[in-house]
Amino acid sequence: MAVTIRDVARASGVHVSTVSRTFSAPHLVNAETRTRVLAVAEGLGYRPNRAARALTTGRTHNLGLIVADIANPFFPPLIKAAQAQARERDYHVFVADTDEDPLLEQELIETLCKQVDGVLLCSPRLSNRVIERLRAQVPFVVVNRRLKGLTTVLMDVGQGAGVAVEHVAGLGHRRMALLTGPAGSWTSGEIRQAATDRTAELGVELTVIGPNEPTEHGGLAAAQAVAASGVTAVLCYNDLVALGLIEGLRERGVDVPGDVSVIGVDDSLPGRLSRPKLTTITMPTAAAGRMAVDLLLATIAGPAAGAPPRTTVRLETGLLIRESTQRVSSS
Amino acid sequence: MAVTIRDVARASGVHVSTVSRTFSAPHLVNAETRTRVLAVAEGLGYRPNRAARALTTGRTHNLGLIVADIANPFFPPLIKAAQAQARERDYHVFVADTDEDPLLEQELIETLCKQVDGVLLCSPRLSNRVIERLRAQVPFVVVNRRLKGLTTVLMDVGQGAGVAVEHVAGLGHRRMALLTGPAGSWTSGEIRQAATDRTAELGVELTVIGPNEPTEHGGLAAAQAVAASGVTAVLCYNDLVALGLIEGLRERGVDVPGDVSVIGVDDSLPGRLSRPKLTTITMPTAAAGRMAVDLLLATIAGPAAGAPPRTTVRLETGLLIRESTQRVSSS
DNA sequence: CTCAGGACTGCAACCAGTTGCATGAAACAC
DNA sequence: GTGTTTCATGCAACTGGTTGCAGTCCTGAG
Repeated sequence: MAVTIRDVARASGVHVSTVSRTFSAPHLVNAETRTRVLAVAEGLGYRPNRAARALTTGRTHNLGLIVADIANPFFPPLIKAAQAQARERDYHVFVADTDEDPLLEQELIETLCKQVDGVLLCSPRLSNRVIERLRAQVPFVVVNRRLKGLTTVLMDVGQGAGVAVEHVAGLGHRRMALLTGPAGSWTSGEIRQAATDRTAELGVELTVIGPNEPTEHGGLAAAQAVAASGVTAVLCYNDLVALGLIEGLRERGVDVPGDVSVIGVDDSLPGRLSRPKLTTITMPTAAAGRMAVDLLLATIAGPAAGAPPRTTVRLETGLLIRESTQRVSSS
Repeated sequence: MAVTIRDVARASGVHVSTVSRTFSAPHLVNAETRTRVLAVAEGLGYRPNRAARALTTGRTHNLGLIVADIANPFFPPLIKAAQAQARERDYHVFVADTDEDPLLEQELIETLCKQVDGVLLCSPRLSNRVIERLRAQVPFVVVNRRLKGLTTVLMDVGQGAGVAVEHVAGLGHRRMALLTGPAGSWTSGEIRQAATDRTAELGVELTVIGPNEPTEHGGLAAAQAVAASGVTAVLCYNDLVALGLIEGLRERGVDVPGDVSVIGVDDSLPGRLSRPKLTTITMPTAAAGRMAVDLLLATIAGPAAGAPPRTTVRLETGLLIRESTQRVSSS
């Protein structure tokens, strides 16, 4: 039913291989023949079948993009950028959501890998050991997870967290809390490390509360502990947790930023539109998405193409000061 | 390099066709042989190649999901649900973002259609004529667009909009504005129709402002016009527009809900986390995603499978009253 | 005039599966 | 004991492209 290369061949009076070459190796066919074949193909509405092509070439021109939770506002900008960049390079992308479940993540990778040339793992919850085993099956690029021997794109959230601590200390706060994220999260570990180091240097007392669910519910649930801890500033795993926390504090009569300053991470849409506008650590999600796709394609092309086989790209983060942080009240 | 059906056949001493059948038609092979083949396959780490299978069966077991803008918080829950439902049915899904560009949308459908068994079009910006032409190439299910002869899933936003108008009227408002969305949007048209009808019935004066960009910028940009119009209530195309509007009004010293009541559409994350919490029309996005996938699969299976060839499913919406609407001030 | 080389194009095998048909053996009925 | 099913499996063609090899024709050098 669909028009194939053979239909085009018949209609233009050449062999199928010539038609094939007009599309995949145009320089090998006579200019005149080429234009004729192209005209016929156009007329018939021929579109090459990528699956069939993949069978011989071993290149599907598809990528897999695996994220923990599509609904988490951190991911959509990354997905959008990755997908746009891929299309630019003539690749399509499968998007899969693991629901924060490592087993599902693994299963997904295994079923997907036959259909894709490479997989982008964003903030994986999988253990390093499993990733190590899976990388034999398909090229990987990992976002926000450190893995030696693998190409990774990291958002240097530790740097931003350090700046955030400085900001808070500069406002006179002496006791702060950190709401951590899920146990397997590299980002959470980085934030924690940086916060621990920087608070120690600056003589700020740090209370670590967590792990917390990476959503507004996590923040809401932690409000009690935060209120009880007596801190005047809180750094949260992400914007959602921060917004949930602010909500929870408000319910307890604690004002943000009047009584407690709150900082999020991601610079996501809800934080931009909330009230008070959230002071947050900006994450270069779109850049990371684009970069990850390009690195993945380079990895696929192979070391022959001059691509360094393994790279670690660190992208800068920053602190965006808005309304949820304030000089400590002199009470 | 990858282990194929022939490797399994060789290792288990049967013909490739027997191996093929153990996977795609197990009842045709002897139980004993089957278990042996399965054991060998497991041992070798064999995974069927879906692309190769697709070549003969014509079924790729892939779906395409096309949305206008992944970063718009309306879509992620829908994508998440659709993708989860598809996986449940052993389908993978390509997600593509059209950047609200009809041409890109068309191009995307055309390149994707050879690789998928069906396409889910969410809030398409494409003209009906083009969709009509493309449907010959690949089965469609359309979300939030009315198209005769095509299976569609509609969120009955008109109903919700009617209830919203009643709510506002019940609070004593006599002059309200409607901020419409993009020109091609079916949803926007539905809201407008319902708002026009219901305000007329209830003796409320309606000012229509638009089209507006479907983001917070659209709302921000419309704030001037709203402030100048003298209305005391505004129904917005979506939550983002509503939040942008609230922000813009605040900049002009207009309080929400004190001076003006604002209602959004979508019940998206930012609206839940904003301040005041947004009164909004709830959209059954997750249900729509799941339903659309099931209808698409039914369409693919063909009328032979007992599926009605064309269906229109209308899902109910509702009004979620939170903090951004208030009884009109008696000034 | 001959021969080498290059530019095009056709031929046919191949990719990893699926499937209609044929074959063979066992089970069953008569 | 023969004929008929039934079950399990093998054979080979087929899906839609790609690609190494070979053949043809043409051009230019010697």
